[in-house]
Amino acid sequence: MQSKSERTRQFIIEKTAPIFNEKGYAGTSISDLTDATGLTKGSIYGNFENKDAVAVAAFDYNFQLVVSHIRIRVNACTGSVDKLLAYPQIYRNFLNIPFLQAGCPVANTALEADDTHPQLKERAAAGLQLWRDSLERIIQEGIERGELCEDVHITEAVAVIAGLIHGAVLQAKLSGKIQYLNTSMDFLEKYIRGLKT
Amino acid sequence: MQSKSERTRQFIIEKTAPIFNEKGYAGTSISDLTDATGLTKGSIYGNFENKDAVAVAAFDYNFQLVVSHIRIRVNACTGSVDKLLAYPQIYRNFLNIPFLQAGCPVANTALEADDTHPQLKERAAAGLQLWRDSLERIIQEGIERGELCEDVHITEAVAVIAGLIHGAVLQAKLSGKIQYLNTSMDFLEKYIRGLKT
DNA sequence: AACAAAATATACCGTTTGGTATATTGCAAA
DNA sequence: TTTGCAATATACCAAACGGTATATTTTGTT
Repeated sequence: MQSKSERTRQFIIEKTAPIFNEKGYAGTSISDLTDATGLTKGSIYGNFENKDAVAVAAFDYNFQLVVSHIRIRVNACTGSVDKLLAYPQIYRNFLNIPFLQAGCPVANTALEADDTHPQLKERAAAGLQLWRDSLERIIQEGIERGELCEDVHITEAVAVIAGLIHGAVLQAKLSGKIQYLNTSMDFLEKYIRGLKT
Repeated sequence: MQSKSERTRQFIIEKTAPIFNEKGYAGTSISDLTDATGLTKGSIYGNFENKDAVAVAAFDYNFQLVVSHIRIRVNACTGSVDKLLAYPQIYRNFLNIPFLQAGCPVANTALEADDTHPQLKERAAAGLQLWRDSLERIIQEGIERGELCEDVHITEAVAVIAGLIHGAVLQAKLSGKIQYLNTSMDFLEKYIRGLKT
């Protein structure tokens, strides 16, 4: 069994991760953390070195949630086209997915921490890279299996898929118009189907 | 001639706007403002009701800079295809444009203020709408003039252009890899050319 | 059940926050 | 040149900030 403090540590992360994603790093205070957990400062500082450490752990947790949510749905598909099509499918509903309602943690962290919090930025950058890598792997495999046209411009496809999703989520969140998202995802699906042999 | 306080007000906006765009609303403090301007709190609070008011004015200023930068380059083109092509052209260089280095103020403000600062969010949403409207107008005109294919899906084109740009800028900023941006803009140019009759 | 160690709560620290009341300065008209 | 007002600086406020030292409680072990 895990130690008490390990459980508390996890508890703190789970309770505070949504707050960091919603209010941002600078916008989240220690008292936000104590309020959300019902714990006291002593307990939090007993389990984390400082606020930074909580923020980083919270980002990792948020990111991991998104990654596994995606992985499950992508792995449920067999063909590489279907795997790619899982992405627009997932993001059409992002507003109904609790840990995605405040937006993709990578994007949120990216824009805030960009010039202010190098450690978080590094983390977010690694997250984006992981995202891109797994997209690239799917496409690469698709080409090898002959499911995708062999002269597909891989880096272009990765940039388009990842970029369109981030851009569409941003527009939908900001405007509140879900149709902006759907329109973008409609196009993305067409684009993905266009990669077929 | 404008009054002394009007000039000071403008001075404060110009000096602090880049800071708000870089550090975000929550991350910018009053002392950041006094440091940047060389003025004192008294002077700032003599010209603005509170920090919110400075932030809103700074956003408006930042947004206006971007808008006029774009407008000049778009209006320099005659055909609607060239007008649309001006967008990827502009954003290829966004890292070299001082007021865009910290990213598009609409996107930055959008993601931070989303759940925390309704007034700024409203402002950012209006900015996005203005962006989308002007894209739509160009496309509409292009169709009317017979320069663009008449069965172009307008809302799709708007969503793709705006979304790809935002998504690409995010990826480039976060990863530091300018090629991500260029690859996306290459595709965007192809897409725009594909709208032609 | 007793005890040591680990984990949490309490109480406090100096600093910074956003904001204000008041004093001082600068400027423009008479 | 004086006078009056607008504009800026100074000095201060309570509250919140991140963080720490210490007291108290919980926990696991014997």
